[in-house]
Amino acid sequence: MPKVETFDRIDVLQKATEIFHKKGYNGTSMQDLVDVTHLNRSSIYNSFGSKLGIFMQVLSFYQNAGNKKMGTEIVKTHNASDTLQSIFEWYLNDIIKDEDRKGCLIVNCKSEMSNQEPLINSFMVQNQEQMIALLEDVVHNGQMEKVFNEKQTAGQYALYLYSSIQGLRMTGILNTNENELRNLIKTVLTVLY
Amino acid sequence: MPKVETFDRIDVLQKATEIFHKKGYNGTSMQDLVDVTHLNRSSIYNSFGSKLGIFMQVLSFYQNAGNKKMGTEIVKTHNASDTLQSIFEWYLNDIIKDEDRKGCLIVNCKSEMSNQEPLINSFMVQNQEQMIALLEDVVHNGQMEKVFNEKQTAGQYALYLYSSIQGLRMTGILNTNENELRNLIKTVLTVLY
DNA sequence: ATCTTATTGAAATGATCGTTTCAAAATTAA
DNA sequence: TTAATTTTGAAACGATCATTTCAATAAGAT
Repeated sequence: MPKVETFDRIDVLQKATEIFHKKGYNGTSMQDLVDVTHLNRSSIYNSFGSKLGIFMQVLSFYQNAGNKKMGTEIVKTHNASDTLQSIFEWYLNDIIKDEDRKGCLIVNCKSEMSNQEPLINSFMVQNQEQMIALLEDVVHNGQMEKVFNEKQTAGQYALYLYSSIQGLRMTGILNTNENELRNLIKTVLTVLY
Repeated sequence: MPKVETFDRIDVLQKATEIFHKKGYNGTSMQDLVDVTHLNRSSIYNSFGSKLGIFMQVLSFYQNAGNKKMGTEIVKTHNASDTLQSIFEWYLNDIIKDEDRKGCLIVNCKSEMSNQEPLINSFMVQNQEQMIALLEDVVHNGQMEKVFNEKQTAGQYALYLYSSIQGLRMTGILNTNENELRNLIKTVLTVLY
């Protein structure tokens, strides 16, 4: 059997995620990745195949990390209303704590590459479906609990919330006022009650 | 007196806008610009200074073209409710008619560069202020007409609408269903009534 | 201990990046 | 028609791009 990978894959993906998030896909060079990961060029190619290859793994890493962290917040809630609140609260916190105001890696990537790169497009379609399915589930529960209205179907509200989240992430790039953002969220959620 | 510019500046900016819109700032090369504008490399530098220079002019061109076209729709309306409807209808149409699903050049640029390039950041701040001022004015009128509620101030609703528009533009990149988008808009506007 | 196989390190690949150079061409005021 | 001035065209700039090459290194299996 051969020599085995010596580097910490999680750590490398973490560093790669940071630089891609900060500079975007086209703005990040292979040299940037070599610098921040402290991996050799050939090790990156050997382990990830290509720049697009490592970026796809970065996207999944970012998505999974977000899901996991948001999930731990969600499980603390006990009704649909609180769940939705905590989802938006998580996004708000993610915006506030990022002093670089980079926005969401996935939203940024969608606008940069979705219309150009089939692999990215597929990822984005899957991401949207997953997000909307989650939101639809929450809304549906809230409607069963009679705390959300039924003027629109859960699916329709899910698309509205998904779109609102993307808007929130874009707005958070320039607007740093926590109170304004919190009020924005409140306004968004008003529709459901 | 010297020789004067021979090329059509509007036409050049139009072509440059198309390629920047399709490929993004970092994805567009000077060679791309030479190819699509049919201008010589040195003519571009002589007239626009740099890649960032021509891009800044492209951003303004895109912004002005949008304002103008949306303006002609707005003047046809006679109350705040119709005005807001026609604004969103304009964005919907802009999404539907773009078979490349590129999204909004300004939103895309904001996510790609706002955190990296001061000139871009300034443009985006100005763009946001302009957009919000316009929306605030419309909402304020609607509130005076008693057709919009006053649960939130016009300024608060303006930020909500601005955020919703960005969300709509991001959603429109992947979602091509006109009915779903129209329903999304309807849901967004529900808040005001 | 040796064989096998994969990961490394360092250098080099050709292509493309944004920008500059400079002489030739072109235009208008005098 | 000439002088003044700027735009053009074509080539070249050094730097950087993503990717490849290949010998040296390292480690589990026999």
